[in-house]
Amino acid sequence: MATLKDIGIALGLSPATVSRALNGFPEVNAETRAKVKEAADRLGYRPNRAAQRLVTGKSGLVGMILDIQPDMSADQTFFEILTGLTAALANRDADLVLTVDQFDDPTTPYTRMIDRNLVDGFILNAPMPGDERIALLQELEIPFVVHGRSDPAADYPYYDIDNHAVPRDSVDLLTALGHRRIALLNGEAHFAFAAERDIGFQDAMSTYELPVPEAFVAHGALTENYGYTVALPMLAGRLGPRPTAVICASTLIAAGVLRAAQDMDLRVPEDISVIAHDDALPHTRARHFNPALTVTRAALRDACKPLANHLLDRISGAPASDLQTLVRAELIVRGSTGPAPLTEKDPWP
Amino acid sequence: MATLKDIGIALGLSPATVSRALNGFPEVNAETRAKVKEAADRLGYRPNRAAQRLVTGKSGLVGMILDIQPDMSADQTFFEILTGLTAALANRDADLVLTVDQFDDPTTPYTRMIDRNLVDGFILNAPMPGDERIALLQELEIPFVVHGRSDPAADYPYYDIDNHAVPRDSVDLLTALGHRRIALLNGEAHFAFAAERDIGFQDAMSTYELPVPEAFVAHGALTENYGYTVALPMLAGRLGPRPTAVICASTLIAAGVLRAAQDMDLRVPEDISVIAHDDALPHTRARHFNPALTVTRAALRDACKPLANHLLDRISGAPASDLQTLVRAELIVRGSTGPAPLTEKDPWP
DNA sequence: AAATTTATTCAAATCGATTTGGAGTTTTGA
DNA sequence: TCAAAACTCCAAATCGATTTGAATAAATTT
Repeated sequence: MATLKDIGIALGLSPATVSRALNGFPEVNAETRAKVKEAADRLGYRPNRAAQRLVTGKSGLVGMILDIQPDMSADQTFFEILTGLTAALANRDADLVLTVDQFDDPTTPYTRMIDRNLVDGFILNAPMPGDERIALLQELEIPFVVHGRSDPAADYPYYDIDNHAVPRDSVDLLTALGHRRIALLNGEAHFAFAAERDIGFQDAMSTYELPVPEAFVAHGALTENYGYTVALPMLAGRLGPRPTAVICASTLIAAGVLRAAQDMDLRVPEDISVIAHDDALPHTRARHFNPALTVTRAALRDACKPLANHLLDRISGAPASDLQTLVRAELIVRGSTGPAPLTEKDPWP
Repeated sequence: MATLKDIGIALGLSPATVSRALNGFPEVNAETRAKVKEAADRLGYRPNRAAQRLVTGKSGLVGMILDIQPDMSADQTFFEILTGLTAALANRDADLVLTVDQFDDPTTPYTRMIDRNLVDGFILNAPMPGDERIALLQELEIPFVVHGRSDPAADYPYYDIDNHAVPRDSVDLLTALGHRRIALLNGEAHFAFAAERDIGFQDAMSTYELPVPEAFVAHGALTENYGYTVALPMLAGRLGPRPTAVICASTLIAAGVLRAAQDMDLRVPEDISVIAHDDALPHTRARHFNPALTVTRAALRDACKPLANHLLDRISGAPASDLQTLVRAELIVRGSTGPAPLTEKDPWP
């Protein structure tokens, strides 16, 4: 494997000049630079990462630690993120080191990887309010970026969608259609995104002075099964008067709700409106549901580039405040939402 | 961060001695070694990976490139492997760099990662006969280990199960129970493991002088849906006389077959026997099927340690012939297999 | 007691890229 | 025309661990 010195010898130049030529420093003659590049190409030069790392103190590696849940509900999303992330990192010549969390304490794998001293920073996902991992990394002053936020007032780099607006936009649409009894099938309560959507939902409903009975807010994994099992008693009216609209945290949950509605002989959207948040995963297309699903849409894939870039910029010293991306999910109205049923047998409240 | 020199200064020793003391070389005084270890501990010494790598020429990183298929059938197995693999690598102080293949040519991501010059070797999975990736790595003399074999006569490090024996053991059991019309719902035909099982199945059947009509061997993804859709016409007798036993390439496929049998009002095992190969994934327990599933069992998790160790040994220079593990799946007879039905309305052939 | 081992330790070279502090040349400006 | 500025380029130091070749001290042998 050719080194900088080899190129220097071949061209009668010092390694310093060769290094500068290849790294685009201004103080090298254009002609020389061209010769150096040609020679590097010809000799098949590849910088030695270890040498670079030794002198720069950076490894070009970022870590990600997976907390694999038995229900494997996150698989689809995981692959989606992984694909985009590795591509975005490769664009900036960085790579991803992956480990699986097999400990009880969520911070253990982080301290272990930090001790092993091989990554420049971390990508965290699925933050929870008061997330211990974030506290740890902040204390150790190790660069990281979060997919999501542990708290709306996050002071670290992140990419997140406006989870407060997600249910609000849905409620706005539904109330405009005359709905007053609206249920929320949210994600698991310990995740920050779900907590934020709970708040957004409550806020929106109180804006319209609509009550939210306890039975109308559920938490669970983002699975079809959860949607089905929770919707069934709800739509059967076993939890009080049945909702005329259901807001789902994912399209899979909505699929479960649609199945439950079908089993109950309820028509969508005539009897019940369904709206979901859509991560735009490649193999669950809300548009192809029957009826086509009304959604708040924010493609998961969009998160990848900002996550990679924010982290790498942070590692290069950019201030956290410049590395915070908040996007608004797009409301897309399709066939699964319609006017509230006219025959209101159960006045509300 | 403390360095070897720091420890040397603190103890009045040279960095060379400190290095030897910590790395267990024999030529250092036991007393000195103890002092060095104590000091290293006290100063929180962590070897600088880049420096180690620069001088040893090894990175301590191994690469894995995922070819993510849209059907996402491999998810469960992927997480299982990932979990065990990262643990086994961590045991030997190595780490995993993961990338997703986003190219048409399967070798492209390998050449790219090789050019980026950061891993010591690769872990390959899902080999195909005449696998291009294997040819590339062999040509470049880059260490690798394969989960599976592209060919029974593989001359590289691997961990595999005896895929020839898998259907043979099943056929042995079924013929002993009197079955003569046996179908095979195999994996996708382009994978080496499926090809090998095809051969094992044909060989076993011809041992018993039993014919194998074309319609009795199917290939597809290891999904419940595939099992169901293929079994349905088979069990309906639409593809000729229906089989009395079905061998499935995975427990998920078997789940589909069981559902198809139920839909056709066929009892298992009275009307039809079902046997599957079982990867022993944590959340699909063959034992808890109804009826409990007869399987050839080889826990996927068992592959992880040998894979990691074979690769790391190969990187350290061990010969490939010492790094080949072949295991035999264990036949576990449960309730889904029984004597062939007595009333043979359709003599065979 | 002198010669030879053996046991410990050290100084210095090494890996390969980056970067600092100059040193020649050439160009520009007065 | 001469000094200052601008260009180019180089030598050498640096990052931190490993490893080679010696050197010193202690133990053993003759």
